[in-house]
Amino acid sequence: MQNTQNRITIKDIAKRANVSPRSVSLALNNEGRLSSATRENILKIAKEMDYQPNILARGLVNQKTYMIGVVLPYLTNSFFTNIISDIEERCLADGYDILLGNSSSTIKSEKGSIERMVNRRVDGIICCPDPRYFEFYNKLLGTGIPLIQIMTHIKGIDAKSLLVDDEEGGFLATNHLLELGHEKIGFVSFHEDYYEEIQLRGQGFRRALVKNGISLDLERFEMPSDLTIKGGYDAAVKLLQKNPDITAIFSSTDLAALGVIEACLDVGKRVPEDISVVGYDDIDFASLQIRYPLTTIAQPKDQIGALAFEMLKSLIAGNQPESILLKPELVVRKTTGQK
Amino acid sequence: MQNTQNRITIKDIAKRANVSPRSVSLALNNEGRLSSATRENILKIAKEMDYQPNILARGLVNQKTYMIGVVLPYLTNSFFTNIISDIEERCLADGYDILLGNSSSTIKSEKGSIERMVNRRVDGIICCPDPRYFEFYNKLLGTGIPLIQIMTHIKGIDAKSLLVDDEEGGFLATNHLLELGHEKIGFVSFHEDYYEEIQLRGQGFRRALVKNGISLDLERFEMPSDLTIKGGYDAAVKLLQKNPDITAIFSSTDLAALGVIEACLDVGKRVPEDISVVGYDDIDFASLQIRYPLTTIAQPKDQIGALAFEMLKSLIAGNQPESILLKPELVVRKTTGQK
DNA sequence: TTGAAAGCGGTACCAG
DNA sequence: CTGGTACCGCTTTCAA
Repeated sequence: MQNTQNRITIKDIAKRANVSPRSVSLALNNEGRLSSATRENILKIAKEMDYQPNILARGLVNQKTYMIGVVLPYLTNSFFTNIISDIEERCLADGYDILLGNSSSTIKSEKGSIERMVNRRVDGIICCPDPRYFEFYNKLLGTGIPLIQIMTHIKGIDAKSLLVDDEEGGFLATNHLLELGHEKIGFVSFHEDYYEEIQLRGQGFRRALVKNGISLDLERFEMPSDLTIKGGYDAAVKLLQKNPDITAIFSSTDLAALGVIEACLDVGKRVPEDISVVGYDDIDFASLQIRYPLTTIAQPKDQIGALAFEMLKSLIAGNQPESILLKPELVVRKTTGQK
Repeated sequence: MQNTQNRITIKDIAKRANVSPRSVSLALNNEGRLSSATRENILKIAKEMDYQPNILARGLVNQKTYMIGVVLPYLTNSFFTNIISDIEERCLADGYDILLGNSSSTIKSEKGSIERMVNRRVDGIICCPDPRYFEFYNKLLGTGIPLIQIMTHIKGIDAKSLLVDDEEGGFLATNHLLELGHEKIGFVSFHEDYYEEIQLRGQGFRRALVKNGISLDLERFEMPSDLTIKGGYDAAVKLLQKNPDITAIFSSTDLAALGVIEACLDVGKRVPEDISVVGYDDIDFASLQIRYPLTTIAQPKDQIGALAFEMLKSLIAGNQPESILLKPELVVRKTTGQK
């Protein structure tokens, strides 16, 4: 490693090896036709001088940066960091690096993050777009930058997506409860409607009910919430007030499910003996709960990162990867039981 | 936003504005002496053409990339992602971006991550170095790259550090237990000795005992573990077997504390009525535990990210920031109680 | 097989 | 106050 201010360049090597910079470049990249003698000599000298290529300069001429932008919300949410971690692993194997963007930062928005990445000439972007930014993304895609949307997607936009079947997840969760004999099932939904994915969880819930011939007054059994812990708590309290005969609650997120359980316990119900609770996402602490490891719908998080990167790589290479819809899975732990 | 393959450069603007590229550069960077007429004209045209600067090219000539490398272990650990998130926020405000590196990736090591960042010419690095890599970091620092070590540090190396006083943390935790009347206190330590920080937690533990005139047979009350949940569980089981009269356990990490609590519950002890448990770190799910929100030592995580970035920025600017030692704090929740 | 030179998109120096 | 031009470090086209 040479001094930061005074780095070895291919010119230095060229001088030492008595060849042109071009030959050095060829040797280093193992390209072109060079006599193996000169090639080996160059390589030896490069090694001796501890040459480190300047990726910037290379990127400038190649119009490639070997960086990809990853813009996900809630960087502090273990679910997304799991994904980033997986993307990173795949990246490294291919010589890519990750430029990080947090779409829920307080300073700059998702749009700001993406614009910065574009200015940095990242080779592609993996993001979890806010469905309300249709115009922005539409324009962005017009520039031709490879982009994969994961977990959420914007309808009608020209970008491939990697999604998980949330309708199926909602169905699985509800079906599990029905199989345990529950019929009066509360549902904690999201109070906004722009995230189609979250809405789909509710559709799955309803489909399971219909399929099993259960008819619930959804006005009473569905409770909107902001899906935070506190939101889940409040929603559960209201549900239980309205319907004291509820024996199970399906929450649209694990976070809210935590609040649901607390609320149940606080009003003197035992979980799962008196009331069963199912979450959604399978974030870390769902399984790490000490006495209440959460039954939940698991996102296939081990696949998401790797697949997203593969799709992006394929896009970058000029191919047209297909959109993918992954299947979620029911993970039965300790918060659900026979009615 | 123009097409990816066909971007607007300052030359294009120069042509349209009938000025030299240099003037465009000056106008765009709000520098130098330009007649405000030309400046405004240039700016107007740039806006019309939706000019986006090529940060790569700028970096090449300025020898600055406005990127910093952040290399932390356990990207999936909420504690570190909190820090990254904070660093990112500060970065954005200053026009920096983050190049991500995970030192516990399975493919490339901490060293590999750092080398990549150096090749990318990041302006500086924030990392949590593995103390066993003295040689590597020593050499790295010889190149003059600005580097701040956080949370852990390598002794005798020429790099400023941002640490938290782990000895004090260990003391606080133990003192809390002593004040509650506990005297037979188990301690779950780390089974390796290269992390000085973790060792210091033990020193704080011992200092608190000494200060309060308690003498424990440390051979019996200290139990090494790998500090995972399972490790904590096993350690607690052994501690309780050896010392059935234990009424409190201090665990070197929250993760292990989770295992400790599970073990206690499994052998029929109530927490905190029969046995008090203190963790260390205050990771997310310490507070998110449903019936056992963990009493723990909180790292001042809100400060770490921002301070680390400030230190690095100062280093990059050529100053010599002082190393900082932050104070941890005791957070009393529900897993500790009067003896 | 190899060298010279141009150029990627900016910035900075030096004239004018 | 402004324009020409060299240059950052690398790749690539074109000749030799």
